Amino acid sequence: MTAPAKNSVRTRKPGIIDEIPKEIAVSLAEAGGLPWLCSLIPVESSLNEQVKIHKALADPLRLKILYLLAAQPLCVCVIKHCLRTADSRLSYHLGILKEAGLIESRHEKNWLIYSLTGAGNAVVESGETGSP
Amino acid sequence: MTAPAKNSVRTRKPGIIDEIPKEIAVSLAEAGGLPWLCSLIPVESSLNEQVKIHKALADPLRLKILYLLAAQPLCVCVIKHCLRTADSRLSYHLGILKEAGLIESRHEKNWLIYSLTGAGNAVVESGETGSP
DNA sequence: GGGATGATTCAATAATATTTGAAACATTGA
DNA sequence: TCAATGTTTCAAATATTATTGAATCATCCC
Repeated sequence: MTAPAKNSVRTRKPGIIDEIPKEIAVSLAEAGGLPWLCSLIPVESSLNEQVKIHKALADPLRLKILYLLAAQPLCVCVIKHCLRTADSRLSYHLGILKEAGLIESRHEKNWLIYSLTGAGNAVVESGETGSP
Repeated sequence: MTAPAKNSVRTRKPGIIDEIPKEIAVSLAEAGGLPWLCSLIPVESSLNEQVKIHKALADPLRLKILYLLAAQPLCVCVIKHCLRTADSRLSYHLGILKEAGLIESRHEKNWLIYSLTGAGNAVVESGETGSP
């Protein structure tokens, strides 16, 4: 008695691939099947990095800050003047942008001057902020 | 007796522009001053649209979904197979991506097939997801 | 040192987003 | 019609983020 061939049409039990729209199953099979599809997902660390940046960009006040800094480096007091918001609130949002690597700061006399980082510039210039 | 000229150096009281680092004040003045700087901020509706898209991209599961759909249109069950997550959770995240205009769906038989929209494609292809 | 200024940090509160499991809905095929 | 399948919706519980005002820190300048 010969053992049934693995995955033969007659013997393998139906998997998910047998239960989806034929059109999708066909093009998926041509491309490389489910394992290939799943392999397209980046590793967690890469995803988390992307998430951090998008989280930073997902707030109107933070976008405003980036638009201002795209013009030139600015001290906090000027940003505050344009945005008309409380010190602590502004500081909180600056911290998030900084933590995401989009802006950086340096001291000058009694002031703190923020500017875009390379990454911040790339994001802003590429229109990645979503501007039309 | 002549009235003092408006904004003359001798008569106007010190504004914020007088109290910031000179380097910044100078380049800002050359560019157009504070009014110009503030004018760089987009209108609220534009900002909100950008925020919505970044919020949609600010979650690892949602990014994974986009990476899968970048390959080809897929029914929910295949996405679920790759992501190994609960139905209702997946549905919730699909809804957010759809609401943001990044994906759309069509019915086929008993299935719902999701695919990238034009906007979704643009975001994924432009590397706007942040992939290296 | 000590006051003034520019900015951050902290803790409490408020607002939003996410997860979970159960229930509901829609389509299909018998 | 019916049951089965694929998916969404709902409400409650949890987790994450954002705002607020007071307190603190750091630097400058007299």
